[in-house]
Amino acid sequence: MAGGAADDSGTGAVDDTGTDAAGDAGSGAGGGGTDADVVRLATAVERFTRVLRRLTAPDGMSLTTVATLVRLDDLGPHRLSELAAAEGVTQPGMTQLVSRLEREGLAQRRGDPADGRVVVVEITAAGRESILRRRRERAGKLSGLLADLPAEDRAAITRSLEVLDRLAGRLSGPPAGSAG
Amino acid sequence: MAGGAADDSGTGAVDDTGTDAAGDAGSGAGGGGTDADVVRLATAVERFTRVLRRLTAPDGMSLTTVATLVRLDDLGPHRLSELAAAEGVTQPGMTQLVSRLEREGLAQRRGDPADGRVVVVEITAAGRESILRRRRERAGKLSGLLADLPAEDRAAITRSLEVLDRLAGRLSGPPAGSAG
DNA sequence: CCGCTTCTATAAGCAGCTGATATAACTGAC
DNA sequence: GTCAGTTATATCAGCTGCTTATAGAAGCGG
Repeated sequence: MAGGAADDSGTGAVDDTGTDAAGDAGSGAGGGGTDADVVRLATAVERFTRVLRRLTAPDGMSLTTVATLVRLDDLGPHRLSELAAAEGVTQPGMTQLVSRLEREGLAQRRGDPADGRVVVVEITAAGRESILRRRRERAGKLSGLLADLPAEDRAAITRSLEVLDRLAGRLSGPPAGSAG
Repeated sequence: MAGGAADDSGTGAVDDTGTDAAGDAGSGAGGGGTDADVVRLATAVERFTRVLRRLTAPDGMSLTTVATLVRLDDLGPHRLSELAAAEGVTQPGMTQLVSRLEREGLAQRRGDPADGRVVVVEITAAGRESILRRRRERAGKLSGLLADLPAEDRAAITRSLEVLDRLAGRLSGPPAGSAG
C-alpha cells in the first residue's frame, strides 16, 4: 500500500506529481535531476522520517543532540557558535545543548588560549562510547528489518549508502576552517 | 515509554565492528545482512539526520506532525488512538497534535456514527495543500543538491527509493483495518 | 581610557512530548 | 433497567528543547 513506487519513472517524464514541482524554489529544471524524481525523493524522505523515529532508541537524546555528538566525533572540536551554525540551531540553544552534554559527561568545554571569549567543545571518551552503543543498537534493529528484505533490495540500499553519505557531507560542509 | 506496540528489537547480534567495512553486500547470513553493512547503514542514517534537519523548512512543524499529516493523506482517515500508535506517540500527545492541526485548519475531527467514543481524524484540503507546498520546497532544495551529483549517483538514489518506501511501510504497518 | 564588535551565558516563553487521571460511551451480567 | 468493567478521548501537571531578547566578558581600533 502507500503509493505505487514501482512505476517506470527511470529518468524521463513521469506522472505530473501535482503541479509545477520545484518551479520557483530555485535550481532550474534543466540543471538538476528530473522534477518528478526529486519530488519522489522528497516524498520518500518524508516517509523515512517515520523509520527514523522508530529507530531512535529512547535514550532521551534529541536528533540535534545526536547529530552534534556525531559531528564532534567525526570532525573534531568546534567552537560553540560554529557548532550552532553547523547544526542549524541558535547559539543559546547550542549553549544549553552543550551544557546538557557536559553534565552527562559526553562532551566538555575548553578555553581557547588565543581568544579568551571562545569556548571550544570536544567529545569525551564516554561520548564516543555512547555514540558507538547507540549505533550498535540501531544496527540491531536495522538488522531485523533488513532480514525480511529480499537480497536485491538490500543490495540497492547498500549501493546508495555512499551516495547518501556524500549528500550528507555536502550539506553539512566543512566547519569554516577553525577549531584547529 | 512509548506505546510499546512496536518493540521488535532485531536479532541484536552485531558486535563491535566499527571499523572493518569490508565484505560483500547482500550475503544471506542468518542475521540478515553483513554486520559491517548494517553498521554502515546505521552510520549513514545518523549522518542523514543532519540532511533531514536542513531540508525541513522552518514551518514550525515537528517531524511527528508532518508524518501524521502525510499518513492521513496517504492512507485516509484514522481514529485518534490508531494514529497515536502508528506514529509512536502517546494518546494525549496525539490529542494535542490533532488539536493543533485542527486549529490551523489542516485536519478535522469527525464522529463515528457507529461508536460514540471514537474520534475520526481526516485531512482537509488545506492540509493536502500544505503537504504539497512543503514537498515542493524540499524538492527545490534537493534539486540543488542532486544537480551536483553524477548521474550514476542519482540513479542509485532513485533505485533505493522504493526500497526505503517499503521499509517505511513495514515499520509503520497498516492501520488495523478501518478508515473505511 | 572609550566605543564598537564578537562570542558565550542567562532569562523568559512557547512547542511538544510524557504519565496520571478524569470523563464519556460501549459491553455484558444480572 | 442498573451495575461493573472496558475502551476512547480529553485534561492536567511537568519536563525537554528549542526560540528571541538581553546581559556580560573579551578582543580591537581610536
